[in-house]
Amino acid sequence: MKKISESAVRRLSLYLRLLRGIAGDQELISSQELAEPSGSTSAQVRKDLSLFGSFGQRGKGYSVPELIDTLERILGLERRWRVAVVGVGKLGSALLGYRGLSERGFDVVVAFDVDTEKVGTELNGIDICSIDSLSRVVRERGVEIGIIATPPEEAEGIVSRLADAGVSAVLSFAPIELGNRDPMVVRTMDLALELEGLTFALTSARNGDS
Amino acid sequence: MKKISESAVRRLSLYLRLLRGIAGDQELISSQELAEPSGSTSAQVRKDLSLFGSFGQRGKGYSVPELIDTLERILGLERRWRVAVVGVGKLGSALLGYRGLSERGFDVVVAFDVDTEKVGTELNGIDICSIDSLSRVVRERGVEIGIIATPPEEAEGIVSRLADAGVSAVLSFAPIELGNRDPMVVRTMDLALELEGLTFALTSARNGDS
DNA sequence: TAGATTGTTAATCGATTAACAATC
DNA sequence: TAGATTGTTAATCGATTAACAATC
Repeated sequence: MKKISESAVRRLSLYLRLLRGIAGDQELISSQELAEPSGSTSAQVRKDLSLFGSFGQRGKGYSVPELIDTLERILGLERRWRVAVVGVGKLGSALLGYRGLSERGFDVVVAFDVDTEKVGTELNGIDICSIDSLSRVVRERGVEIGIIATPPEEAEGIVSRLADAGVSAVLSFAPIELGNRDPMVVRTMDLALELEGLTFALTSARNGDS
Repeated sequence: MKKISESAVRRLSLYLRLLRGIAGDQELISSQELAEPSGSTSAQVRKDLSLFGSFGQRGKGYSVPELIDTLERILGLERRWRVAVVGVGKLGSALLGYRGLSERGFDVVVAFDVDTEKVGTELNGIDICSIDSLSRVVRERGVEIGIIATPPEEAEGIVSRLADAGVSAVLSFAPIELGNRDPMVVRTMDLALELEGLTFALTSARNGDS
């Protein structure tokens, strides 16, 4: 199968988010309508979808419910995914209570922390286990994706331990250097880095660049 | 000035993050050394930097402290930025206590919420003000960047009000449809969308695609 | 049939990579 | 001088856009 670019996958997710928002209100949608709110173009939308097949009806557009199903299938969202949150500080706690995860198919099935005060308790119905038991518990509960919300200095080690335990995908809020972690998929969300994208734009705008 | 791609800016931020990590340990660094941990190539590093000037010494490499200064200047990080957090729920609270912001040049100078219980109190030394006073307070305190941590349904309205109050950059944790908000710069961090990038990779890997 | 909109091919554009002269 | 590494140009690669026949 041809390689799909990361930006294409991102757009597919965006289309899906959009479609879910209008499901029920509208039966059909054109590539043009789908493109606009996601900041794309109709050609781009059709191209992105055509990487996976032909899902529209010429002259009419795409069936909203069918396209939702199709995109869910493409993105691997026909089923729910089992997630562990590592690090139950402020951010980790926020994640345990974040409805946006379960709404979109991700179940946080367990959390880990080093703090003995927290270990053994639960938060929002989710058990907090000791990091020492990570490997065993991850296997027992069939965790597939890890979310890292620890201090940066611990992140590297946690990723390795998750890998050893058979977890093959990680989303880290700690800025990790990605390196070659094949076959593990690692993605980093770095708030400050995103803000720097903004300050760059603001600064160059102010300097009169276009 | 030629247009700089978003991915190039992202890499520059990555280089900077890396350089700060090794500052003090090392005086000079080659494009090769800089490339590897950021998952880039030496040619890419040199190209990225050359978009802004010549900062290296042939045969030697780049001076670490000088390159840090240069990248900070390019990204607009010579000065600190004044940030407001809108929405002091779990995520917002976590942000108010997040050291990674001030460490990287962003000062949260005020927060906003609708909850009258919270309004008037402070968290981590940051005043929580009523959303109704947003426009005035944003001006008074010279807020330049807004971070949105409200429920999704409120996000659109908040962005408009921030724009009216003169804020020209927004980072949103609520999935906002970006549309044309010129001249405002808006960026969205969508946790579930990032996870979908992972599930896509896991799913297509499992299907035997390369 | 006339109008609309897809799916796909070809053209364009931009970003990445390779290569190498310049030079420390 | 020999070795290393930059800065930059040219070549390649891939992604986006344009265009249009197919068809609902």
